Amino acid sequence: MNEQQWLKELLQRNGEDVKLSEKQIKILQAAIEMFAEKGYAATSTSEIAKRAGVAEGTIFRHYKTKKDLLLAIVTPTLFKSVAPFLAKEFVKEVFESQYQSYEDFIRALLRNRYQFVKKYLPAIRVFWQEIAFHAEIKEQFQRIFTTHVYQKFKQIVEHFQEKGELTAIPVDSVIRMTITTIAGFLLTRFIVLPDYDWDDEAEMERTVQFLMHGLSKKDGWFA
Amino acid sequence: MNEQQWLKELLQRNGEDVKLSEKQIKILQAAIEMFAEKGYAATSTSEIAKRAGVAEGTIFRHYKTKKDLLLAIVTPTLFKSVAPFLAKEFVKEVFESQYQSYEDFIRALLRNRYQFVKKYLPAIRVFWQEIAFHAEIKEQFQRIFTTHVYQKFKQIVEHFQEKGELTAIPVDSVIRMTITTIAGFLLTRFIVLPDYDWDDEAEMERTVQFLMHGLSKKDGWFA
Amino acid sequence: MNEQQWLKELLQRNGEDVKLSEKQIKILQAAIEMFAEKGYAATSTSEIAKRAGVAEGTIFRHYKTKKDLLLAIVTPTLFKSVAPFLAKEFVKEVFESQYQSYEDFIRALLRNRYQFVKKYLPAIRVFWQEIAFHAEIKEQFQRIFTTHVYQKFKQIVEHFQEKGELTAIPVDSVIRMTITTIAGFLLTRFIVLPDYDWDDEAEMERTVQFLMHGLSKKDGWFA
Amino acid sequence: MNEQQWLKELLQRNGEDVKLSEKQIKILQAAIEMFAEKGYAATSTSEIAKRAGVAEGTIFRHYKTKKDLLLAIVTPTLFKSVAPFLAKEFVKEVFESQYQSYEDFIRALLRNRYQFVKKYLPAIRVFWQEIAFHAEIKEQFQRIFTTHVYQKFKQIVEHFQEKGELTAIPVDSVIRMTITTIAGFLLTRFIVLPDYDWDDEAEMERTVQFLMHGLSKKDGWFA
DNA sequence: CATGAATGAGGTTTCATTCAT
DNA sequence: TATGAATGAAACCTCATTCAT
Repeated sequence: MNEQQWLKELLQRNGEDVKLSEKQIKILQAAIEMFAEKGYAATSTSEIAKRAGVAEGTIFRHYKTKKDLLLAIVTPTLFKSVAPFLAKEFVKEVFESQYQSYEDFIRALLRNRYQFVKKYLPAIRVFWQEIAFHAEIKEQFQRIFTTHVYQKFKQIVEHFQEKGELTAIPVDSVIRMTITTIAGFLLTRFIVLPDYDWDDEAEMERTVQFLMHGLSKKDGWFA
Repeated sequence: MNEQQWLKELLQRNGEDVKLSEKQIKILQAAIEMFAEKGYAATSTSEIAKRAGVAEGTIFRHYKTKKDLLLAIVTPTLFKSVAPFLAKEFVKEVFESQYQSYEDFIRALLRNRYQFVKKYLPAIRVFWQEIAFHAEIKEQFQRIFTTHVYQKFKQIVEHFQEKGELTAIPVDSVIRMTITTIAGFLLTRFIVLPDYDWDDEAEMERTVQFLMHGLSKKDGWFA
Repeated sequence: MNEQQWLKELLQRNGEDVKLSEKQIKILQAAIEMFAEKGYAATSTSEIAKRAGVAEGTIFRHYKTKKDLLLAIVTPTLFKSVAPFLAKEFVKEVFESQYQSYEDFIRALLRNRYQFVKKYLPAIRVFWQEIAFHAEIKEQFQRIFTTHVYQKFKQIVEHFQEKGELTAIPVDSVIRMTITTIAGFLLTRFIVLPDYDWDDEAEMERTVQFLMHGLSKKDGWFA
Repeated sequence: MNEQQWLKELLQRNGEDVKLSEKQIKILQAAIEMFAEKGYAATSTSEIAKRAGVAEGTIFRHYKTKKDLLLAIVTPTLFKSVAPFLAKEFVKEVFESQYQSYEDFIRALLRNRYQFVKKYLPAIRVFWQEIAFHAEIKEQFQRIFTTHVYQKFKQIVEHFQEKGELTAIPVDSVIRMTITTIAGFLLTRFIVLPDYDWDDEAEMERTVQFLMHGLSKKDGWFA
């Protein structure tokens, strides 16, 4: 039972608990595992039913189509993926209190996303593997990203550029490099080389240092 | 005819020209386009045949199975993807003459891979989208990467660390950050936001600067 | 419904009733008819579906492959073909009570197998037509024949040779001639010339006489 | 080259040599082998071409359809199968000179057909395996059998019944038992148990004895 | 609410045959 | 004459979805 806790957490939004029957959870778990491994298109509903231990028809009682089942996995994952940026008070908190520097912010963000990926890895795999193939998912992601993540990220970066901590290269470049660096670490850590002998604390700190050296205002940037 | 030049180049190895009938090229082109767009599993051979303008049976005369068709696209792409590192004289050239600094090397590598991705984008998409789903492709990639790319990359990084240009953080971390940064740029440039108003020259130079500031030996790294 | 009785009987073993849905019976009936007529390889699953009045997919819900469908017909037929010899008490019964002579035994066997072929003719045709093409069927048959039929037949023949009823030629020859003669009659009667104006009682008795004259101990056998 | 002699002999009729190109012989050989092993319907023309070492198109240059190729094998085999009865002088020879008794006739027939089967086994397998599936072949066989074999066989049997050598049971029964017995031996010898440790001379003589004891006029037949 | 038999459209693959070379 | 690339119909089989129980 406890094993399914992560799934319930992934599916909840705004802290409201979602109601899922035993069978529904089994179905989602099976679907996530198989979609992650073989891909959505290469996984049959009968395989999912078998692994979930339910009848084929039961899947379609809960999810009208196979695609709905995918979206039931992918949509919550998308929201949780960018969750830090969805909180209303997020930017304010960054400015006013919590983070004294971009470095602090980055460090917190990296650690937060590290925990997130560690917890929900299979669902995240599904999300990123399928986003290339489904226009609806891509559009939903772009909408969320543009209206929530990008806007807020921009405010933060400009804030620290004005404070003189970050170089004056275009904000978009800073955002791109930041995201690319964080995502690059997590991808390598959890997908490309999960079996490598990682010293997570050290590598995360190295990643923060790399990013900050790369982005700090200092002599030499195009000098 | 000229349109297909890139395909012929992609398929050739060791400079030897590959022999492809008119129809074979049409099939490969159609397959690459559709696999890139919808994914291998979601693309039917009948669709490929239709787009290629051949009978469905013709596909199977040239490629015994649908999987063989995928591999005919993916294997050359894998080799071309890491081509710079496959050349015998590669490391020697880096040391002895061509590149005075890691920065020069990175700049050359980035430009080279930029041209590569620009030229072969659809095939590269197929490669990276499908590597997650096909164990054989993943294994082939790991074999090539470990024995060719990683070994040589390591020599190069150690060389410039000894020369005092790069920080003394673990070689693996340097390699990871380098690849991550380059790949992150190319991915954003060509896949995530291809329609953004890019100033390629400027962004590439910024990326090089970011990387070098991030990796250069200097006060502050863990100080 | 009653028409299908023979099929249910053919499929049952050890007297246990087999559970077959309406559609399954229709599929088996259609398959037997078509395999008998055109052969397994020349019969398509779509034809079977059409004749059975079911969707093609329904066949594959019940039988994973076309070959499985063949085996579902052929295996029970094989067992029923040699059924008399599979009964545990068979030899004992022959010796102790039922049959006073080889002639009685042969007569009973011939009549029994005559009824069997008459009842299950189409399935038997399938069995004998396909045994030449499928190694698994041939091997299964040889295993059953060697361990059950041959062993018991040998005991019986030796018994009546010792009693002086049968000539002293090699047991294997006696068995071969017996089987050959019985099978030859049934084959001619039901397959080669089913439309000939047969007097079954007379011809069976003639066949028994022919066999017994041919095999009885008497002056003249190699004398 | 000498290997193909049997094929040329099989194909010739009335002693006239048939003209066959090298490739045609290879095709026929390959077809006979594969039809014998897997059956006509389960053998593809491309397999035949491969085994024959010719291009697929070459088969269709010599035989308009796959069925024609089958008939090119089966028709000569049919004629050779009943060849002894096709000779014009056959009956006369039996009566006037060669065979003093039915036993002599049977012995000669059995030895003759034994040699025939030994020589042309693969083609004979094809003939008997396919006769069940192809109405044209069955009809051709029935025509030949009725008009040539049966007529002459009847004359012979009646001749020896009149001479008092054979019992007075119906001629058809005598013919059936004779053919059944001979065919039963050959089938067991060459198809069912070819690997058994046969003493051919002894078993053939036993078969003749069995047949003659079974058919001779004597006390006991229905007495 | 759950089941699983049934469907039929569509998937990959094979095949006999044709035809330009 | 011989080839083998090309065809497209049809083969076997899978699949998402429905629905009576």
